[in-house]
Amino acid sequence: MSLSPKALEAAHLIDRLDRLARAGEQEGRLNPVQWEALRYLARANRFSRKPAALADYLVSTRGTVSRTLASLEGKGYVARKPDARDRRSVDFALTRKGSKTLTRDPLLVLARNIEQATGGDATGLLDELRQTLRNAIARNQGRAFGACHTCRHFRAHVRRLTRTPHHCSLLDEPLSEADSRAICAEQEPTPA
Amino acid sequence: MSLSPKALEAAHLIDRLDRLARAGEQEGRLNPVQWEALRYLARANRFSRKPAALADYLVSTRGTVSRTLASLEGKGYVARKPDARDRRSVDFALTRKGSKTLTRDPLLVLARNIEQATGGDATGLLDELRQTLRNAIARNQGRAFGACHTCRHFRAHVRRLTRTPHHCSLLDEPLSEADSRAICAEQEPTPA
DNA sequence: GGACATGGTTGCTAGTCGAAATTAAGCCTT
DNA sequence: AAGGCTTAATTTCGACTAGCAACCATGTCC
Repeated sequence: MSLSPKALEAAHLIDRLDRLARAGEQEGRLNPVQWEALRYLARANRFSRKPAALADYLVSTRGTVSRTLASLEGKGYVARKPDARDRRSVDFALTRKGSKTLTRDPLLVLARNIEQATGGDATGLLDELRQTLRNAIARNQGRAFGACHTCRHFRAHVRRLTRTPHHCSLLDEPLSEADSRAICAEQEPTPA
Repeated sequence: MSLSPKALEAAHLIDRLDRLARAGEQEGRLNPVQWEALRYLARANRFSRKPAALADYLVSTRGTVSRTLASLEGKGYVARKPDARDRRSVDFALTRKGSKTLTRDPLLVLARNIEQATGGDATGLLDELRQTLRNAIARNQGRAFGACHTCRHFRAHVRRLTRTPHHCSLLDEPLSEADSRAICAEQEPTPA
């Protein structure tokens, strides 16, 4: 294998950093998956805050996610709400406590470290990581779970001067600015 | 908090990448900790291949590590050997099968992705990650587990023309070139 | 209306973790 | 050399988590 030692060491460092970040997670008795669930709920749009979508996102099973959410619900980090349109379905959302807890997200600590390390300009690092992720996703043919506005179904500015100027042509739903920056379970990258 | 969005996104990407890498770990029935144990044993010097050191490295407990190693031993990836000097202690080492398995390390896949993303020159990425790790370790006051030759106890080239030219002033042990590049549980960075 | 698909929960089993108790060995002081 | 303290590793125990598969309720399609 013609793998440069540098790339290998970079991979090693990424793993190590992530593990360090996760090590601090004993904090509020949250395990890594539970943190990820919180993060997901914080960033997902209102059509994607469902167990099934989260299961896809986590590459896990529905059963497991069901219990994860139940656990988080029990600790008061998330709350469930029935879906008005489909009575099989439920919506989850962060509670105030959940949002507050997220500010102690170990990933934030990592981010602060990066901030320091790069002297505030993480542009180069960011570009490379992004490209790396792109490769990784392509190889795994995993779902992207990208931002709404990068999706092929995103229609920008179809309703001017409203609070929901954008539109999703897949779900046929009006979208706010905030919506357009959220993670969407349905997101498919616009073909290059 | 004055945290740049870029640093935050970089942290997010690091986590995402690591999770992707770990996702492939179902492979040979090895869980993440077990992979890390294998990696550790591959890179640790011969004084550090002990359960206690591994426990520190993993920021875990000895009990857990004991079971992890027992499991790996059961599957034939590692073998134990009593320590001649201290009969309480045991040394672990990769078996041939363990070494072979490591070539399928999911981190290698990540490394290949980085290789692609950076066009082979991961120098900048590497520097930033390294600096980040340094910060993180400083904050966590965790042990460094750095390479032997970066240690304050490392004495280079004290025995010329031998197979063990270097020396560890802490353990008072001769060191080969290979030793000097291995991970050491006792490593303390040379003060800047 | 009946077959089938979909969203979610629950019973079961297996595996993991951390804390504490346990065993064995080394070290040190007298 | 005897007792007390420390250290290395393992084991036991209890709590949790994961995945699978069976299950229920609801929605959809012919």
